[in-house]
Amino acid sequence: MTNIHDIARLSGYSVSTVSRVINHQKYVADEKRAKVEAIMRQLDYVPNRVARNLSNGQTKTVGVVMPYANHPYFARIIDGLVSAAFEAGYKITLLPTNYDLTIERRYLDQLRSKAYDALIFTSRSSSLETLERYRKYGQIVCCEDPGERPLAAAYTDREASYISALKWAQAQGYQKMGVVLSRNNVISASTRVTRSAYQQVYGKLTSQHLFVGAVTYEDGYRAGEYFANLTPGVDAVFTNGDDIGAGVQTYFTDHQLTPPPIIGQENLLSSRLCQFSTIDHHLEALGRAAFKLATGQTTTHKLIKSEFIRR
Amino acid sequence: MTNIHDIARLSGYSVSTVSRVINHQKYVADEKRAKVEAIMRQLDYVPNRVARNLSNGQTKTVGVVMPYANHPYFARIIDGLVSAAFEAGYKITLLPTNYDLTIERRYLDQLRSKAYDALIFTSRSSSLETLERYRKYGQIVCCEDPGERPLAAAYTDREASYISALKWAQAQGYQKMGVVLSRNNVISASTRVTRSAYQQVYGKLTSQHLFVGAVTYEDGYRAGEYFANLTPGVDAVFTNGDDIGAGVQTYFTDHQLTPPPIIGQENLLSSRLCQFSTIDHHLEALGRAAFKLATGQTTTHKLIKSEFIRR
DNA sequence: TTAGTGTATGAAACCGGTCCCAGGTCAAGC
DNA sequence: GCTTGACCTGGGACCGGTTTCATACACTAA
Repeated sequence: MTNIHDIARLSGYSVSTVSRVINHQKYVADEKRAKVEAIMRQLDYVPNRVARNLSNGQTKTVGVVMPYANHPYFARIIDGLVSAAFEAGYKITLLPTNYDLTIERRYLDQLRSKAYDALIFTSRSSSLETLERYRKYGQIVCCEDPGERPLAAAYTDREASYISALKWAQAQGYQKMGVVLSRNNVISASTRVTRSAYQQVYGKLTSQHLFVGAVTYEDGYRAGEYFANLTPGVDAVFTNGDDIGAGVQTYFTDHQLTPPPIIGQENLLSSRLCQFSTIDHHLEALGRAAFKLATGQTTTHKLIKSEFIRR
Repeated sequence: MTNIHDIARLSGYSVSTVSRVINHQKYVADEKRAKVEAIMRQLDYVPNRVARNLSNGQTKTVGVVMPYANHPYFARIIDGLVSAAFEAGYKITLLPTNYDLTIERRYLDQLRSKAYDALIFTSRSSSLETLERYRKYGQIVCCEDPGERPLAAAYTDREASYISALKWAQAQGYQKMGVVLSRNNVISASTRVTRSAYQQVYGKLTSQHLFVGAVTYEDGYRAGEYFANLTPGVDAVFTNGDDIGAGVQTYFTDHQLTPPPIIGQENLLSSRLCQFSTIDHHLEALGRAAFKLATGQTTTHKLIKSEFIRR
């Protein structure tokens, strides 16, 4: 592999001069610049990215921590992230965790080892305290409201949108609202917020009205089965995602039952095809905002407005 | 930032010894090993990834070139890619191109500059010859049949599955098959193969029966409008994706027309909800295979069987 | 006793860049 | 004539690791 020293030797100039040519800096005589450029072309030379990164102390790379990539929720965030990163000349590296704390920790240590300039947690299992502790090794952005904690964050106003959706349903006359969640976990922002919003509109969420463990359409189908066989039943279902809502609805129609009105999330194709209401969290915008926070130095919060779409 | 020299100085041993401890190599006395480890812990030291990458001459990173991330086709491939990379201790960097040749070339030059160990083209605008030319800078994998060209490749047997789907439709009595494509482009493998399969089953594909430029559900809806207003019309539609097929179907039902049978691709939720046939290309498997080829040195081909799902 | 082998260690070259600093030329301004 | 500042150039430290090689010691087999 040819390196900058080869170019220097062959051109007869110093490494410094070659470096100046590479970086289009001032103070290089025109004829030397031309000669160096000619030799670089001739030898098919390209400066080594890794060496530059080492010298510059940055990688122009942002790591994105997520449980898995094949879920529309994360896919949409990633989409926004990748676009914003591209425009800024940064690269996005995908870091799957499958909600494993040990793996999350590994990524935090990679931040420590300067493998990334920043880390974005689209979801997390670690505590916010842990993230803060690693803050000194690089920027860290989370995708939820960190409250008083001093972490950069991009998040949606879930609670407001949940409340308005639930209030709307209540006003329509639906008094027995079932709820579908992915994880029943204190650390999951979505779970916390759903519970809180439900509490404020419908009162305490009983375990009867709750189905936990839904991530996919199939899970939603099982949730549909659960609610269809529940007595007393529910008259509407609030789900943690459109695909899951579609599963709920399909269970009912598959069994010649009238499906309850469903409220989904993310405004995916499935809620359009199944014609139920949904909450669009504008996740691309969330991703873009998260990236901007990752490359800025500040500890700022960025709130993305969610939108309740009635159908 | 504390580095390996600090550890060496503070422990009283040499950099080599510290390096041996870091890398769990033999030939370090137990007490020295213990002392070095203690000091590393005490100083909160982690070796710098970039420096190691420079020294080792590899990054354990694979770049994935794709037009955009927010499309189910690429999302599914990426999913397989990320899983396989994770298991192998590699990282995946997403490289969006929006089909721009200049941007593709930029990524190829980044391969040249050792930013990645390998590059996977899930789709491409550059010619295969161009990819081959860059082959000497690192492994390059494409996701289509490269024919006689000596490139590593993971791809699905599109043609066989298209033919069997079309023959099935023909046997069902559908003689006027409409086709929806994304790009009418020689370089697009999917376009070439669709045309070829159509030719073999239905004969020449006339421009009447073809709608080009569909990527999203909305595009599919417009394709539906096109076919609904076509005289003489079509009696079935072969689409380049389930979401697009769902768009076609929805246009018909929205306008109180009986939708033609539709053949989709990818086996997404939309084809299940709309109950039409589809071809599952097992894209996760494709992604996994592509990753394995990227880290292997060989120029091999891996064929993933596509599956026609009748509904 | 001696040659041979396994273990342990550090000096220094190397990976491939960036950049600070010292030193030199030359023309303009006083 | 002298100072000043803009322009140009190269040496070498530095980023933070890995690895080769020379050396030394302990122990065993001939």
